[in-house]
Parts: sequence; C-alpha cells; structure tokens
Amino acid sequence: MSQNRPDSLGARAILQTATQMFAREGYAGVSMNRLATEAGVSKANIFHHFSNKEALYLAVLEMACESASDVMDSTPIPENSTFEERITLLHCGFLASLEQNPDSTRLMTRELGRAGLSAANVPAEKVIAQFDIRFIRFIKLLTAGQQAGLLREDIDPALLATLMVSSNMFFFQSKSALNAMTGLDFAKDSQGFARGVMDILIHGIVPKS
Amino acid sequence: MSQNRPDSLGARAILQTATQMFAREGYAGVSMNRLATEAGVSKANIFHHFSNKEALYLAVLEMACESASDVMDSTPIPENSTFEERITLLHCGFLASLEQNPDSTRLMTRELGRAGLSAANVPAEKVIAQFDIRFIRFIKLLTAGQQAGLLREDIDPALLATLMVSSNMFFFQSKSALNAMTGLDFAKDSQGFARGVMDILIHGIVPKS
DNA sequence: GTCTATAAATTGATAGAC
DNA sequence: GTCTATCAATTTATAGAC
Repeated sequence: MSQNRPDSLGARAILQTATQMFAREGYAGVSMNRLATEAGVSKANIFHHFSNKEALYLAVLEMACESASDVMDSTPIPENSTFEERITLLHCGFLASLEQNPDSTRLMTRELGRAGLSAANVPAEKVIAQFDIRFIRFIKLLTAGQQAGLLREDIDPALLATLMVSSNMFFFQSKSALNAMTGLDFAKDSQGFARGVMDILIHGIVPKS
Repeated sequence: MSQNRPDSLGARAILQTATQMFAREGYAGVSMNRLATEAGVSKANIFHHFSNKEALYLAVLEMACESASDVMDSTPIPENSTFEERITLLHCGFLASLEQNPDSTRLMTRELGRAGLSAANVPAEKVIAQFDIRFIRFIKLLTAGQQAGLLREDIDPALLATLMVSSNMFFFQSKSALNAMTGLDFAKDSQGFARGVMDILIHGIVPKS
C-alpha cells in the first residue's frame, strides 16, 4: 500500500483509525492489536495492506501532509486589501487550518520536534517540506510589504514569520493546558487569540504617548 | 522510591538515563530492557528502586519539574532597569533556561501537549503548575508596566505573556527543523531570535512613517 | 480482501541468591 | 543494593483457509 487513495473499505478504516491513534498516542504508543480492534478489522488484514508498522505510519504521515496541504491551499487570497489585513488574514487562517485537521497537525508537530533528536529521520523531511511551504508563503507576503515600505526595514521577515507561526503552533498544541492556567481565558477562543497577537505585532506594545 | 534525592549509585544512573530516554522517545518508546542496558544496571534493579514503569516516569517528571524550577528561579532580577529592559531580560532568560536543561523541557512540553488528549492526566498537573508559575511571573511584570503607563492599555497582559512564551517554546522545540528551512538562519542563534522577537513586540512592525 | 490460528521475539514484572 | 533466571502477557509478523 503506497498509493494515496485507499481502495478497500478496510484500508480506509485502518488509515483513518491509525491517523487518530498515532496522532494522539505516538508511534510507540499504538499496537497493531489495538489498532485492529479499534478499526474493526483483523490484525492480519493490516499486514495485508501495509508491509509493516513503519510503512503504515509513513502512509499515515503522508496522508496527513497532503490533507494539511489541501486545507492550506484553500485559504482565500483577497486582492483589494491592505497589507495589515492580508497578514492578519493569513495568520488567522493558518491557525484555523491547524484546527481544521487536528490529527494531521499533531502528527506533523510531533515529527517537527523529533527532527533534532533521532538521526536518519526520513519521515520528518516530508513534514519539514510542508512547513517550509508555509514559511515561504508568510515570508513572501512580508517581504513584499517591506519593499512597499509597509514593514520596518530592520525586521527580518523570516523572523517575524517564525514568530507568527510559533504563536499559532504553540497555541494549538497547548490550548488545553493554557485553559487550566491563571488568567488565560482566551484559550477557548482561538481566533480571538490570533487576532490579539496580530494587533500586538502591528501596533506594538508601547502606548502612543 | 519517591524521595527526591536518589540514595544509591544505581538509582542515580537509572533516573539520569530514564530522563534522557523518556524525554527523547516518550513513555511508550522506552522499554525497561533498553533502559537497564543503557543505564548499566540489571532490569530487576530498576524494579527494586521503582515499583513499576509508571512510578519511574512520575519520578523522572517530578525531578524535571524541580530542576526546571531551580534554573528559572536563578534568573537575576535587576532593580534599576527600564520596563523594556526588564521584559527583554525575562524573555531571553526564559529561552536560556529552556535550553539549559533540554531533557526537562522536552518532558514538560510533551506533557503540556498531552493535557488535552488523555483523561485523568495526573502527571500533567505538576507540569501545568510549573508553567503557571512562569506565566504569572510574566503577567505580573507586564501588568505592573501597564499600570505605570508603559504598556498599551488595550493589551491583555496574559495574551502578550502567552505570545512571548509561545515563541520561545516553539523555537526550542523546533529549532532543528527550522534550521533546515529556507531563510531561517537565526535558528542557530537562540538569544538572537529571542532579542529579535522582543524588538518586534516593543517597537511594532510598522515603520515610523 | 478478509479472516482464524499461530509463531518468534519482546514486554513489564517477580523470585530468590548473594 | 544488585544480580541471574524466569514468568505470563503482549508485541510484530506470518501461514493458510475462504
């Protein structure tokens, strides 16, 4: 099994359930026994569709990257809008896209973090490539604004892009925990958080004396 | 084994090696067999010191929280400094403290992310409490600045604190991956990144016309 | 494509000697 | 406190019928 469209009902069920389980419990946390039970198929059937556990994980990860890419590409690109509106829209849309497919996001985040830890990290490369696309998108928009004199010249667009991506990634990953902390009420309102962040970035934190 | 100071040589070796392995490979990714081998002790000796795998993990997590707390508390608090200098110092010091004990940070980050996924999450509560302390520290400083008219009134200090923490947490977690991406050269220079972020937050991204 | 049955290795954990 | 030897259960994976 390596093609992107699963053919049989079983293969679909396996991929779907495996995505959920790998995303929530990690590679080592999922056993083929439990996966088979929860997917409603026999264990042997999993090995019929996927040569081994790692191949299954790789297929799951590849699907996650694709669906994340699909969601991202569906972000509307408004033409007649100001620079500030555009980056705000991209920023808020990015967080929304993370939340639209939580399991894909979790899988990719997991791999991002593993990138530095284990050598010979083949699966992480696909994920890095996916994020690279996002970063390039942000940086492109920011650089254009900078050339138009709408963004401070001494700001590195890549650093600003990282700051924007950071806040969304961390918020998605930790919002449940944030919700349990003191005074972080906005944890329930993702878009409110994203807008608040952009307001700070655009206007700065210093009062206009 | 539940006290904080390991008594025997073996116990120390076990805790130290377990911290590394759990941090890098997660709870399910570590087997007692491998842990015993890598720690240079017998598997039975692990079960002599810790009643079971989960108890060991809990002990490791507790130690990680303590050492993270120790590092954090050692951040110097300058008296005669401006508001901007103070928050920049706190921000940069926070990232430095994350990097000073990478395994503790990884363990805690892992738990932060699990908080929303699995029910009855006892270990995560300690970690959340640890982060809560950090957030309160940030928020306190920001609120003081706000009352002194040095921070915009319509900014939620908790949201700004989250933005600051976010960027550092994500940077730490993903810097290896960031390093592999297009144009993100600052990924090698943590303190440079943290300073750049604070520069953006303080001065905003809009040029002074 | 799907299943039951089974194999071989590894898992978390214990018994008991020193 | 540390070890060797061992246990039952679970793990990944395969064989072979339908």
